Amino acid sequence: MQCPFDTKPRWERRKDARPQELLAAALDLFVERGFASTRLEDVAKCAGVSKGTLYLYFTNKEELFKAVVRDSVVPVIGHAEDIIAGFDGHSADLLRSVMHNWWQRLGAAKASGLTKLIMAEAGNFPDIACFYQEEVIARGTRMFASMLERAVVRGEFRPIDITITTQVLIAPMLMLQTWKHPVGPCDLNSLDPIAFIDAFLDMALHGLLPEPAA
Amino acid sequence: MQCPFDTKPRWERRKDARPQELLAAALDLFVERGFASTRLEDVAKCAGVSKGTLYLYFTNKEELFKAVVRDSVVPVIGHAEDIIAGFDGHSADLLRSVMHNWWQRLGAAKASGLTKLIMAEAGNFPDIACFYQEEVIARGTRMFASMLERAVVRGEFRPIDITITTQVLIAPMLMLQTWKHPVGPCDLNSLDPIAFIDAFLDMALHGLLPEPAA
Amino acid sequence: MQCPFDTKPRWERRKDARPQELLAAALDLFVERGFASTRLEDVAKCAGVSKGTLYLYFTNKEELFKAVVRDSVVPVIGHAEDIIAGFDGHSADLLRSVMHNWWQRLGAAKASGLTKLIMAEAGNFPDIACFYQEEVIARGTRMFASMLERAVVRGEFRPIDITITTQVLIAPMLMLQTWKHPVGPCDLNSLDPIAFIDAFLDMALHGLLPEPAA
Amino acid sequence: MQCPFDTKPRWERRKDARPQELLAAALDLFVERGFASTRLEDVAKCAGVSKGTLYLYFTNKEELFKAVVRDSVVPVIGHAEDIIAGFDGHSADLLRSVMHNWWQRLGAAKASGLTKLIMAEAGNFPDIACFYQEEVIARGTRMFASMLERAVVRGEFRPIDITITTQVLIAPMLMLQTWKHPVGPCDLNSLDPIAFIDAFLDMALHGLLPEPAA
DNA sequence: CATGAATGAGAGTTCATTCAT
DNA sequence: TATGAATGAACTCTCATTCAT
Repeated sequence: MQCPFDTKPRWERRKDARPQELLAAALDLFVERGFASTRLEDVAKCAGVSKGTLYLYFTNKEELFKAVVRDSVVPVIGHAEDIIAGFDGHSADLLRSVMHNWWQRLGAAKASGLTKLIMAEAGNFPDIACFYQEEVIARGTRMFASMLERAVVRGEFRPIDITITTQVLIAPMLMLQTWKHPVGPCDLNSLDPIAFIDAFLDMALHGLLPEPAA
Repeated sequence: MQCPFDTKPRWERRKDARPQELLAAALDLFVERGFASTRLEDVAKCAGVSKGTLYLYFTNKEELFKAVVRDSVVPVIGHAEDIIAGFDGHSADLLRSVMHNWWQRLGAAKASGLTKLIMAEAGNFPDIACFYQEEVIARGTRMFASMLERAVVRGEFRPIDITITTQVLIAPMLMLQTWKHPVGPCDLNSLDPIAFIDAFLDMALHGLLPEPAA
Repeated sequence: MQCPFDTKPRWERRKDARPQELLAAALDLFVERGFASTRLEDVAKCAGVSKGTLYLYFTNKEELFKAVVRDSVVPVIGHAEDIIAGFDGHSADLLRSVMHNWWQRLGAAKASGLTKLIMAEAGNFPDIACFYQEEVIARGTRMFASMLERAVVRGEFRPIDITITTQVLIAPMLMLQTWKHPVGPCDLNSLDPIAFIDAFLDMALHGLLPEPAA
Repeated sequence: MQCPFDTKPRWERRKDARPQELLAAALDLFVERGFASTRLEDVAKCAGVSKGTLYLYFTNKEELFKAVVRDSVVPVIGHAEDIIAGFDGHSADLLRSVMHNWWQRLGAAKASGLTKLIMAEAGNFPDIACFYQEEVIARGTRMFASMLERAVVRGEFRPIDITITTQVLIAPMLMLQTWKHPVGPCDLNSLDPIAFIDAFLDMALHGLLPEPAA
């Protein structure tokens, strides 16, 4: 989290950069404080413009949020889809690859905080919830499911239930995203994300039980 | 969320019932709307009393929230600890038992929504975050870890890293809790929690890869 | 200030003592916190009864206040009037006597704080103001003026303007009453009331200028 | 108290005039109603703006009050200090001069009501009390004491006790200030301030007793 | 395009007063 | 008489949104 609150002098005040600066500032603050608790005045200040200016680019708070999502989350899903389409090896490696990639491109980035935000505040902002459901959740789920189908078809995974296993695999990654953002000031949760992913993949692939004799 | 309380006549006093009614109403609304967005007037109305009455029983919003947690979440952890202490069989069965129990007693109940709430709003309400961290998270984590230690000591699980595996096991359960609460009105996510838990346990215990030997 | 807030057990809960206990508690709190800021619940608690009971004896806050004044201030004026009526010596001695007596009986007592209270809050509570004006101020002023008239008539004071000198003499005594009650927590004003009265009488009787030759 | 400001059209902006208008309105209402009983909404309305606008200029009620004091009382003390520093004649004349000046610049103005306010409400608002004690009372007292020291040193006053005489001289002036503000609606106290000051000075300088010699 | 002063509904909290018991 | 649970209006302070400049 960088900004609160130095009005950036920005030597070259390029008009066309405005929306991007506003989106970046909004992402920062939405992730840090949540949707309802983020004040547009702070977003503006953080982007070095006035409150009124923000309304020239985004009709209201909800539209600003949607723009942030479109800008920072949606592209990542497309990228993952590309990886899957072009992959050729064992599905276990594909799974590892997609998971680590996800983390690098999304989980580790600020945008990961949006997951937490949506889970918590969707109820109060139906518009936003619908938008996110369609643009992110549904699409991300399809992408994951297609990977599992491939694995089962090729006999590389046991013949598991695709739908539910998709959810089982996604769940910890989402938790990882939310854990990355401190839960309050007395956060004891010093978690190593990479270790978490590896431990999870290890467990998911091999199970907790000892090798059955053999 | 429908307020399950009929508006009671003004002078029908039930001092001893009040706190419970208020706690129930507060739980409903906190889970539905989050901490910041829940208006105390609504809580009061929902419990069939006036705004002022609420302050006869709880000094302020934060104390009301803490009381809700103490009333609905904390006892569940104690119960789980008891199960573990008294269990005698194979750790895989203990894990299954604790997970299903958790779901029945906490996950399936409204109180599960508090997890979501905390994740989202902890940053904005440090006092609450600390309270929850100490009373719920730390204690719940210890409980889970003790179960894994037992499993490894008895040679019933592979010698995994306790700390991180605890988190890996907890993560999907927390996600399950948050998923239970619809992400907005257009929630497509019709998830069967029991099936989810079973699928997760199956994966966690046996892994995704096919039996190696055979 | 004694009470805030031990519910007095009062072995013998005499009903007939109730009003007196309430008046005493009310005086304490009115003086300490002012009229508007004194909560009737505190008055009741301080007298060891419930909030509702207070309303059995006094119809509302204003009536309670009037009762306090009638109980603690009004009698003192009558006493001063008696002193004047029965005095026989030099008027300078009478003035000294009345002033010291006033201080002993009223200024030094808690009731002195009511002066401060009235000055400050009269504007917001016209009923109270009128009551106090009639019962206390007007009567007290007449009493003082009669003393000055006697002094001038007997040639013991210079032929000063009675009305205005009355005010000039009363003013410092009233200030002394208000100063007795600390002006906030950082009150540096460690004032010796007796010394103040003596200094004032000395100045009033002899003046600040040196003895004119002689 | 009539609000001297006509309601201005919403979009007639006068940023630079606002603070002064708000301070004037606040002074009026604080003096009329006291600190606790003054509603900020009324202050705003009286200055022709909305409630929210007030918060653009003053962070909260206490800061508004401090600003009022800084604006209306503090400068007057500085002026009195200048008079003393530059005065050359007899101390009796200096005393007369300072007193009359005080009355003209402070006593006669609305700001004189702040004295009353502080005396009454300091106990309930410690922050304000400390501020006033430091910025006004302590400084004003020092100013008066320096004047008396000068008088005694030059042999123009009897060798009186500086500290206590300072208080004796200040007391009636403070009372005069509070009397200026009617004690409720049925105020019988039609007092001529100039006559009061002159009578007080006459008494203070010459005493009440007749010339001894002659 | 850009500004930022202004708005006003709405939140948490307090307390004099009521009234069934 | 005595209680104390309940009320609801009132207060301070916040912030998304508007709009004259």
